[in-house]
Amino acid sequence: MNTMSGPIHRNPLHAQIVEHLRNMIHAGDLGPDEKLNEKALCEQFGVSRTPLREAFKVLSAERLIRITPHYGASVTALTVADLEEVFPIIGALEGLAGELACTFITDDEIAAVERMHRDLVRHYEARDRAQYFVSNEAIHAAILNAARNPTLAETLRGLSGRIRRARYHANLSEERWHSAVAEHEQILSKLKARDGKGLAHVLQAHLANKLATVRATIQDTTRPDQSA
Amino acid sequence: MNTMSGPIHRNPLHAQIVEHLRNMIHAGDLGPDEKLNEKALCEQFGVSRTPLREAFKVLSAERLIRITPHYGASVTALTVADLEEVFPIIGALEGLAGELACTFITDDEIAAVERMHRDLVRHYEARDRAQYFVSNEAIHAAILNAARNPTLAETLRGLSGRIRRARYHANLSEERWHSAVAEHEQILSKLKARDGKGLAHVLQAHLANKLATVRATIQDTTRPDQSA
DNA sequence: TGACTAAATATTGAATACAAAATTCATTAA
DNA sequence: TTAATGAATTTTGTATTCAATATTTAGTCA
Repeated sequence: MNTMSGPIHRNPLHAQIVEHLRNMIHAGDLGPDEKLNEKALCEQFGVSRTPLREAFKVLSAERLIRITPHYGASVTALTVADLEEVFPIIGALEGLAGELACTFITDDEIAAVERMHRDLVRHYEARDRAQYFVSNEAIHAAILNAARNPTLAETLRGLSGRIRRARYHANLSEERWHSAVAEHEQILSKLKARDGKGLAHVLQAHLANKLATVRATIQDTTRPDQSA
Repeated sequence: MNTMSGPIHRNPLHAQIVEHLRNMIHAGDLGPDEKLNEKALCEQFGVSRTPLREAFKVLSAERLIRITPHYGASVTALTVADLEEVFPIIGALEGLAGELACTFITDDEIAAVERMHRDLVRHYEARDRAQYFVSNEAIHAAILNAARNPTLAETLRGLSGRIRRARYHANLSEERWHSAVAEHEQILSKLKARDGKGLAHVLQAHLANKLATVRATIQDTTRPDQSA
């Protein structure tokens, strides 16, 4: 059977556990500062401790968990300070991606982004938040792909993964949502013009505005309830 | 004895092995694409396989080694493409650091950078390359520290760690060295003026010029010897 | 002599065992 | 009743063992 060319792909147990735990953290099944008990997780997953501990090392490198020697591992908590640190970095890197994309992007790729953009606007008009964010993600991914810099993509993926737990989508205000769509118009316009500096500037501003939204959301959800 | 406050610091074996292997890779004791034989390394380090394998997972996350399931781990090779990917990212991030530093830096910190800068120039005039690079590193670290963004510092540390193996220091041309010192004059000037945008621009150009040097160096060392 | 196959050997991935450290529980004293 | 202490139990870090996979070696055949 020579229909299979290239290496056989293997998925070692520790890598599967990484995926599984990562998903649990992102889904909120494992919460901030929650202790990860090795014995319990091994029983739950039906594996031995060795690949689980190896998975912990990988997740620790991703900053999703924190390992304290002789004490154990726990899920990291995402603070406002974390977000205020990470967003400007993402902004700078997305700006770089935008700039590089304008150098390398093909006409076909621009056409694809236009289609995604039309989807985005359609979802906005239909008030479909979930699909709006799917389109939003797709546009950013397409720009990043057009940057032709795998290290940049991977770095951004790592940083985004850290803050994915910040639940700000549901609380996007009408005003901010309207502004975001306008920003996307500018993004598309600069991209079509292959204006790298312009696109970088718009993307950075887009991220700064996103941080403002996130900041407001987290303050809303952590404000002491004074009527209790 | 209450002279010791705060938690007792522990250094687990796997973390020691990470450090050791990382140093060996940076020192060139473990070369590009070199296979890491678990048994041999365990005998060499006098440890069991478990912490060594855990250390491999950490180093893999740092991209210093690559783990192929059922085949083993090997040291990653640094290519020109890697450098061309990483340098613009470092440039963007150092630019961000410069911008943030101009927001937060204290007069004392600026004075310290000035002292470092004077050291740098002194080492340049004395043709002392090694000490020049120590001062160079110190200046960049001071700017990064003044940015007050630990995530940024850590991200830059990770990216710099990947390319540390590129040996371009020894081949710095007189012309490029002279330009670098001039760039440092500009860096100091913008920093003293707390001109964030200006500093970001100079730092990015500084990195772009550094990439050009590295690129030229690697082409020199990998060019086929046609007289052989 | 080169190609192929099977057996032997080595290496990697995961499970289990052992030792050290941390936590919990029970007892005692003030 | 509370605090301190010691014992019991649990958890974490590492070593060892087992099983699966990859590589090397040896033998056979054309």
